[in-house]
Amino acid sequence: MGIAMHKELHLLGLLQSGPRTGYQLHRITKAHGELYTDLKKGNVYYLLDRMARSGELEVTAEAGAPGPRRERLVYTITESGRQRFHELLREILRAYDPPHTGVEVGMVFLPYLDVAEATQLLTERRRAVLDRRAALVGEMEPSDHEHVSLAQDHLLCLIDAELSWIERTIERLQ
Amino acid sequence: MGIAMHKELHLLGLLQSGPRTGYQLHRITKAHGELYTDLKKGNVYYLLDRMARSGELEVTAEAGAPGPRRERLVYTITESGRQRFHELLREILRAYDPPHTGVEVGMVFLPYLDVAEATQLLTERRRAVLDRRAALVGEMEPSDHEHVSLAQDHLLCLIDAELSWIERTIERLQ
DNA sequence: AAGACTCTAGTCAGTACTGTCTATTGTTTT
DNA sequence: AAAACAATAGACAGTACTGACTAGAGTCTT
Repeated sequence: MGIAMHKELHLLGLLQSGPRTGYQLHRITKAHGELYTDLKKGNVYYLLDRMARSGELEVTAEAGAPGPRRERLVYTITESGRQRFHELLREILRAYDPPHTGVEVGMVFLPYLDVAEATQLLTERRRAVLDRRAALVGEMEPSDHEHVSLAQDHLLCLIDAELSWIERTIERLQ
Repeated sequence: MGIAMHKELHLLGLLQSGPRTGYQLHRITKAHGELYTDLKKGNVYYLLDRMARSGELEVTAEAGAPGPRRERLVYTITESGRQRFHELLREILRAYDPPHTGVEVGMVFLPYLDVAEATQLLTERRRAVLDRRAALVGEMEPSDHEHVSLAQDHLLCLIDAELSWIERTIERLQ
């Protein structure tokens, strides 16, 4: 299985509620905000093409229905695609890979900076995390479906862990 | 800046304490265990070559000093490489990108499973996390240098956050 | 001492992904 | 109504990364 199964799962999941074009999928993804900030546009087209070749999706060319557009490609999920969706869903929920954020590497080389600068940098980091947190919380409407908020809750959880780690670490540096 | 600056930082950091070959760097990386589980061997060689081309490293061919081996390539950090190291170190400590673990995507599509199976899968996930935690803690010798344990502490922090999230979520599903 | 197996030290073909570019239509400004 | 700008829709060149393979040297087995 590829390293980024969740991207495939995401696209298959969206296609379960009806055929879509690549651009529509891209917009939906962007609209989700802080969730799904990986998965760029170019990658969407790449993955759709790959899934079509492997039989999980069917492609049909649609000549500009909603106005005189140029031809667009519409993707429809197949039975084999639905099976793959379920496989991926189970696999992703079951397995755990610790995230590699890169800050661990930074911490290892912390002695190359003096304490004042290190503290300064971690304080800036704290600010960045708080900004992300605010953005995420701003998106969390209580009107949303329960499961979407469960997903956002996971992100929030990791962000809060990061935050408290930063604060503990700044203190330890003194 | 590339998406995986921390890999470059890691290699530059190791080369600060003397010239090394690609294979040596690979072994050191593996020996670090749960830290650095990204960065595979092939990628090490790729990155070294790239950094050499951009002037951060110097390459010298060494004809089998410790025995009749075939020629090995030895990489030495340059002044420009040291500057880059400091830039990367600062940038990585300062900036924050929320990790994309993929489980959020899984949570969004949780309604496609019945509650019993979802609970089962999350329980298996809990087990996987506990295993990783044990592996990491097993590596954390108190004899280690302070800053290395700071790095491991970050990972541990995220793992514990994941763990408590899983437990909360399993309860919520009832 | 022949065979099997591991460790060293990479190479490379192919996959996954990004950023930038193009071209058309729709909307807003002046 | 012309100019300027945003949104739609995707292509594609190039970068980053992986996994499988090669091949010689050392070690262990029977």
